[in-house]
Amino acid sequence: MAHEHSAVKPTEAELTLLNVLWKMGPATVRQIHDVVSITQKTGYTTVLKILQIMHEKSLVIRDESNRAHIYATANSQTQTQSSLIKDLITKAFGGSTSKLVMRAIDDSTSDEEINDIRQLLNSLDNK
Amino acid sequence: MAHEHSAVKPTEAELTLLNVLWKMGPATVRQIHDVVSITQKTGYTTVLKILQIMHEKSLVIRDESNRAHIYATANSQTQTQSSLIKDLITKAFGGSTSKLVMRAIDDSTSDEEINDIRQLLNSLDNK
DNA sequence: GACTAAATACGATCGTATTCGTATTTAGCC
DNA sequence: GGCTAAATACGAATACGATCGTATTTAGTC
Repeated sequence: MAHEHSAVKPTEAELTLLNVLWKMGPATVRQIHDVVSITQKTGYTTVLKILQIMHEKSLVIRDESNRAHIYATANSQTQTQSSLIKDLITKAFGGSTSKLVMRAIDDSTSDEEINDIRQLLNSLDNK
Repeated sequence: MAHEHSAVKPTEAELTLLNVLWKMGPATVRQIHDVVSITQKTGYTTVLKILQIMHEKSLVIRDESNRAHIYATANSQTQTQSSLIKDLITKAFGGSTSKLVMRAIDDSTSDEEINDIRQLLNSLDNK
């Protein structure tokens, strides 16, 4: 039951809103817009429109029982990340996960990142 | 001198052509189209047009000394892969490389991939 | 030097993403 | 029950990517 249907790939603007929802949890358009507005100058109706489109695409679900609809992500962050990674591996790494991992590791700059990855690999050995 | 200017992110169609060029080396539109045609039903002038746009964007360089121009990638495959990974990490992993690596590893299905990654990590320890 | 085959250049069309202005709906309040 | 504030719905404008038809250029051949 790992993947239901490899959900639709979100666009860039959609991904921005998904990130907000994953962090905040279910929220109204106003709440989402307030957060987005901190870093971007996006109009309220723009956010609304994108959420409506995402709803059509089933990228989000919404509770319409109140006047202000409450939106929530339809897929987990993990599922979406997996979907995006898979897409990149296919299109830019000839389908090889290890090539992507190698590249990501090679590019790592901070010691902290490298330590995190080391620990990750250690825990992998215990499987 | 690792990165010159974090080159423009190629679109999907552009990435397809870049993949061909990285594999074939410098080639004419006809040669590129012949290869692309194996897997896709894309018209000759479509391939030509995309290459012209890529040239404008400096994603490719071209030798115009002959009638049939010869196109070549402007950036290495590695540079481009790094750029695409970085973009994904920023937009979908909160800037955390280790999160992306973890997700990629968790998603790995084949034993072969997992072995490749293990070896990768071993060689990492020797640094 | 004109003809022809094959290349490039140009521009129009279509689809989708993004943006936002305006119209409409809704629910509480006096 | 009408007024108002705030929400949603709708549709138009813009931008860009992808596609391809047609026009033009080019270089060799007779």
